[in-house]
Amino acid sequence: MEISTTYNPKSFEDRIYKEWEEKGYFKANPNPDKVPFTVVIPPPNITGQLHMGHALNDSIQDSIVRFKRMQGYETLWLPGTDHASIATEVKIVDALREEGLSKEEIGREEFLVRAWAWKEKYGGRIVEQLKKLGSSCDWSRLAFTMDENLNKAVREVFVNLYNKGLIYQGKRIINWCPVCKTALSDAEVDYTEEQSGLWHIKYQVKGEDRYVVVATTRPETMLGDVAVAVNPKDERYKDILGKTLILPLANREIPLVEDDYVELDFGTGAVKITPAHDPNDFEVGLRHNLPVIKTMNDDGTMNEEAGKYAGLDRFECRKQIVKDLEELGLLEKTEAYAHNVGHCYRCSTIVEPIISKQWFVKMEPLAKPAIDVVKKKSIKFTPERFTKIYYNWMENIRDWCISRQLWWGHRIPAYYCDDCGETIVSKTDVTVCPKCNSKKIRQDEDVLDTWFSSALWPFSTLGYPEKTEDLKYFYPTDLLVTAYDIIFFWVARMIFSGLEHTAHIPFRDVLIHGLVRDAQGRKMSKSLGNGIDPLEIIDEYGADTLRYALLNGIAPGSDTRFSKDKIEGCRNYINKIWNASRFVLLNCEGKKIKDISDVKLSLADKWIISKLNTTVRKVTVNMNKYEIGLACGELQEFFWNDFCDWYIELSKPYLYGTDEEKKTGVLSVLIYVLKNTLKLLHPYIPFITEEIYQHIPGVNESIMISEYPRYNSKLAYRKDAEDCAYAMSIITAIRQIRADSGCAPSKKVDLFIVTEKKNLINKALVYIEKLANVSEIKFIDSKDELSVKTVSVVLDKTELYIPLGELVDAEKEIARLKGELNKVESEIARANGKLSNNGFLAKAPKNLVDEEREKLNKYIDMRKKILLNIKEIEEM
RNA sequence: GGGAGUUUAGCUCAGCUGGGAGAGCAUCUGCCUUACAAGCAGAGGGUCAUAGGUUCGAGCCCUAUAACUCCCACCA
Repeated sequence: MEISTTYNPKSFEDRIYKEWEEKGYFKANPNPDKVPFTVVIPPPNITGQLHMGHALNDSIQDSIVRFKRMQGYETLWLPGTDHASIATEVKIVDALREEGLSKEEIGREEFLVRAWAWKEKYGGRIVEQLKKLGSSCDWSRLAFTMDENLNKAVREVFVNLYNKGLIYQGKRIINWCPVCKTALSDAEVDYTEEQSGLWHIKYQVKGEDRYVVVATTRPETMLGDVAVAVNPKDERYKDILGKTLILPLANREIPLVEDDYVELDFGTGAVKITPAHDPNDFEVGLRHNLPVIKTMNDDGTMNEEAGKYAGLDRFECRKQIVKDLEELGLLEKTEAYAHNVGHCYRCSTIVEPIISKQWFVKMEPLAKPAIDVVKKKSIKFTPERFTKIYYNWMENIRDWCISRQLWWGHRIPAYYCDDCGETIVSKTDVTVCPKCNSKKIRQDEDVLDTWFSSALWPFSTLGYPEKTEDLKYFYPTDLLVTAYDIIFFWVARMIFSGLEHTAHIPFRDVLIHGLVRDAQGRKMSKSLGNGIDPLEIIDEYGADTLRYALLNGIAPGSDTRFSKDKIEGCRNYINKIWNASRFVLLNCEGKKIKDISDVKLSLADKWIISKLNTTVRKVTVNMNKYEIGLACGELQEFFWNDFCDWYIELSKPYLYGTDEEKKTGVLSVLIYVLKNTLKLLHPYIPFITEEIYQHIPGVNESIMISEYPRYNSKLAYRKDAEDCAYAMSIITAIRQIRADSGCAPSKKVDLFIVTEKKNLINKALVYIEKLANVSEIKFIDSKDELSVKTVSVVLDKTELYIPLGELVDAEKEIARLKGELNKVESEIARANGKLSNNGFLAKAPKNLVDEEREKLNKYIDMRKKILLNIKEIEEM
């Protein structure tokens, strides 16, 4: 037996992964004889490195995928990466800056060459890291959002939506990142509360010595003001309605308008209207037919409309304007004010609401069916509460800004004719204007939001828009696993995209998991420096330990804490698995092993087989509910408590005995239980289970394609399992009494038993002797037969007496027995309380009432015996 | 402003359709018992956030309250 004496994951993890891959176990193909089970991976960014979030997400997926594969599904876990338009572009721009270059300097073509080179260099990194983790993806299908066929899907979808009028171009207020220099969607803006000023500025009424005071948090936008608005119901401004105000600094005349949008009781009740730089003001401007004056450049500096402030950065401009107003006596006051400020989700720069011509997806018609499929439960979220979050978002959705002023990504397939001004949106490249035949055609400079292509992922990766065999067989997919933070970015958009473009839901189940937090519950982040690198954990403890630490105890939708303590606990457990397996394998070396159906099973054999059988059922049920944490818990309890702490110990008397038949029997059961338990464990800790499985005599297949255990009602052995548990309770009682009495564990003791369960105990004599370190067991009819001092314990239908000689301390023993008596008394009181409650007798189910009566009798009987034992000692 | 979640042992969390409060870690006491000291055996420790209600019976269901966390909206 060449199984190593210590658990050393490094010695086998890489080797085993390579074997799986070489043998093609990860590959899936349309197979009419099997039911498909499909999962598409949430594609990690090509710029990314595996972090704990990925590790959790992929461990969950892999455990489910392996479970399903073993259950006989044609299981496809489809991997891939995302081009991550903005994130990647930021990195490449950074790299260029290091060389002293800008993207404008090298131009679009050269930039894209560099971007692809970047993708080639780093895009594979995360794939290798996923492999390290043990992910059983079908790598032959590795996809990338900018692969040729995925590009085709993007173009197909864009054109179809455009032709249906669901994509349009419009001048609207969008979120602008002055650093990334691109528009962002609403979802790409993070709001944080910040302290800022609320500046009260005096706008003079033309020709009068009166002022209207407006309050603003962004004084730098005032140069774009085109009006001041007040609420129509506001009495304060009635007498100046229709008059003109003088915009300070610009000395421009602007009207005073009435609009319901203005709140009466906020600030001064007068709002400056800046349609080019505020979404609400933009709406007001439309209603009152006001001009739009844009005062800012794309980089956040002021433009020529800002007059003398032109060229200043927006925040520099703010300071300057405040200073100038102050000097002019036009700043009434400055209040401290906390409000939410939007930041770019990639670079954290404060975003600027700005008017801009962009492409939008019209959301309302798409959202409706996407809501319906969830209402109809065609798509189910786990946990269910996320449906509400989904509805809330979908029902209040605004049009989706999809154009980005970036170069890395899918270029918008819109073309403009410089001669006749025609806009052509086409699935194929356009070189000639279909309207005027001009060749002065240029393609839209912008690219699409990364999430536009991610939204197509479940079907673009399977061949859409072609009607491929893969698409027919594997689509709709079955499960999507993702963290709750990208429900809006991704999950919601895949749902309406799937429905719109394939007329099918993209997946049936959405399993939402939480975030991995540090030991104190903080989010892991670069800025806090509290992140734990999964690759370091793999290096130190192995991938199985990392996976198990992430999976054990998780609950759908809930965040999980990760710490070194937890890791070590898991490592200990896996080490336990290693050693228990080693014990079994070493003992069966060169020995005969039979099928358990050909073995005469002992009491303990039936007990553990029954326990295993129940565990199979519980684990399967939990996995079907995606309760991975509970499944792991059930299994751990079974393996460690039942199998290691009890069964292996119970097996030793036979294993070390001379009866060959019994030895064969117990070895056969050990192997049977180990083999099946390894299969149950394999989805979570694939490497160690494979390594051990390969050492089991008679095994010549990989565990990952072996058949998953099934619950078998014939293996319930209810009566025997109960009997064994009874014998175990005797062992526990003896151990307790020994420990309490200070009896050295190595000291063998005699045991006298008064019992109504003699037959049962007779079957368990060897167990009791071995596990409780008893030298001789003597049945007696009554404790009156005893002539030596003993310690005693009363169980249901059995009394145990152990002669401990000088170790028996009368006083201590009485105290202990009284403790026991107390427990029994309180049980009696509880049962009596229930049984004397007429409501309980009348309304509780009959079996419960009967049970309660039985218990009462049992405890009364025990009380009697304990009292006798106490009396006896007191009389001695 | 709207919504969701959490509150159970010192810590992290289980507790299924209501029917005698659980695990892991930590702590304490014994053990190097020929798979494992990364281990074994035993023990202590909880007014299940608070207040009401429903029920024969509530950690679980209902109502209200409090604290913490998160999401959405974004009144300048």
